[in-house]
Amino acid sequence: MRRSRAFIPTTKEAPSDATLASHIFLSRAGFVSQVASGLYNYMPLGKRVIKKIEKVINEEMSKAGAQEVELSFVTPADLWAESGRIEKFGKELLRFRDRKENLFVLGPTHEEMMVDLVRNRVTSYKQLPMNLYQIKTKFRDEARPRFGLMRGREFIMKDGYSFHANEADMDREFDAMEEAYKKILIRLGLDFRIVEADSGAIGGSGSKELMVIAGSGEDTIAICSKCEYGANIEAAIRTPRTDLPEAPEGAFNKFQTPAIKTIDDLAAFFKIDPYYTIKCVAKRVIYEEDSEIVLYFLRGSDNLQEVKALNAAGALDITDVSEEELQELGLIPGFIGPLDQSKAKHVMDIELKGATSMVCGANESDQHFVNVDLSILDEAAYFYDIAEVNEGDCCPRCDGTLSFTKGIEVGHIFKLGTTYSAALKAEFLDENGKAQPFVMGTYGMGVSRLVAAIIEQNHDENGCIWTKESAPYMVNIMVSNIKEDAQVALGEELYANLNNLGIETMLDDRKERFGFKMKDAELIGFPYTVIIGKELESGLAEIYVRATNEKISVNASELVTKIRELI
RNA sequence: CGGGGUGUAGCUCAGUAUGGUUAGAGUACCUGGUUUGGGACCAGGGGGCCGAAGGUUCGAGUCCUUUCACCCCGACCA
Repeated sequence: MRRSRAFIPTTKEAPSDATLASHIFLSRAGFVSQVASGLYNYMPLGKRVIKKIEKVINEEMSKAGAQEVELSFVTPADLWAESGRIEKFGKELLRFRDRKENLFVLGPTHEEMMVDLVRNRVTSYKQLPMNLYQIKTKFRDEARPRFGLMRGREFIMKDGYSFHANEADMDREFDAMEEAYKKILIRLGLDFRIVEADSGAIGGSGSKELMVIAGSGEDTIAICSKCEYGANIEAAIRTPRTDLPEAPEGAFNKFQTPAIKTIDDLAAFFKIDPYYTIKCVAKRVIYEEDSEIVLYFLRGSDNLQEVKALNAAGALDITDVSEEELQELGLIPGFIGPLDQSKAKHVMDIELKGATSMVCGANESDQHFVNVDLSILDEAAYFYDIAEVNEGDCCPRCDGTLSFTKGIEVGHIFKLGTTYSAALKAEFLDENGKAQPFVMGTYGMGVSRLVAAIIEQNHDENGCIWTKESAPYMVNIMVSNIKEDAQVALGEELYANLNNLGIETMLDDRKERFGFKMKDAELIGFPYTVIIGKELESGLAEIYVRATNEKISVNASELVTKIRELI
């Protein structure tokens, strides 16, 4: 492509509402433009990057034996009613009626559609396993789209679905998809981590997220210093600590603790480590029909992990509770303890099971119990892992320690099981001629989010730095001064040669000055820019390497060889 | 959905407290000239329903009412 003919509207200034590097540079360099909240146009460069990423995905999916399909974007609402997700998805589903008043939704994900496609077409265990995927625009009417391509309402996602005769085969495919996803991210040149994840609303028996490591990521992940263990903070677990602080001594007793309401005050009052105190976090948990207040108890040194708390209660949603609501139940904020279970449902953190030497609220104003032995609750209470891991906690897999980092979730793979196949009655006949629902896996990867993630991880103050398999063009040929015939001639020759070799090349033949064109090349982020300029008089040109900011001086006659060597 | 903010030229913004010529700057764009290794310079030029609707006023970008859009924090979220 000739730059003089290309539609690449670069700007010096960023849109005022852009905050993330990827958003700023993708806008400034003319890859995307915003249309409305969470909606973007892809201009030629943006479209090329999308296609590059899709190419990598398609190749790896093909190697892994998956087949590409394309399902309709507009999906009948009936299907969503059948699976029950029309309510669960709520306002995120964009609904509308056609001229015949039939209700449709724009596809936010395609489990229902894919199951519908396969049911009654794949009918025998002999046809299994089968892995079908598509790369397609999705629409979710997000409450708050943000960060450019990172969280749009309309976005491009690769979504794959596998069908199996049994769990073991689904597990095998799940591992194969994890491998394939790994290869995709490696080819795209990304630094990432595969982490354990909460399965969330989609459900199923297990899931993993692919996190691109970036400070601007919206997710916190805990990773081990020694082994491969990594988990989203929502799902991270730990080995209970062994370096216990000194336990308080004495017998069970009730103490006056006037106005001592916080864990810090309590620990200071008794001169003990917060590890030996019991914290109560009250939440209102919301079920499909009703809601209730649940008291979550954990060690004073821990914090409640809300996703874990939600799962422990089997609830749909969890919200805060006011002091007034607690008082109505006869609970006294600041002095709530686990020994009186009559006023609300209790959930105890698993690490409180059998705990001794504890200090906890006495459920009376200004009173705490000391030296409580919680093993008396072993039978009566409900224990669950509800604590959020802390930095420095012990890895659950080895003796390393956990630390936190931020990640961008670019992929999420699920062991779905029979949730959707059972709901939609998608069955096959097994060896015994018995009807069974498909055992399914589902594998998502955010294509447009990957565009942003690549730039979040690969940019400097001057602009984008595309990795080799994501770059819109591999080489940019910059003719410094188009009034110099020799420069132009070499540029044209090189341009023709590289094109013939199938190397995607841009020829910057604009009547602009050197600095202007360099800034532009840096902003766009071509991996290599050939600078044809003054030194041509001595037969030399330069290759500017965007990733390292190096300029390599090369004999004009050896440019093609050198470029082939580099890419 | 709660809290906050912003809408003026393609883009980034001034002007609005205290209403008053023809609404400004920078940048981008067009013409001509000079320049040509780090977003050049000079001269000339085009470009605006001041988010929308209603109102107050002799007069509204500026005041009032309504409304829409976008952004940020939170809630929510593959």
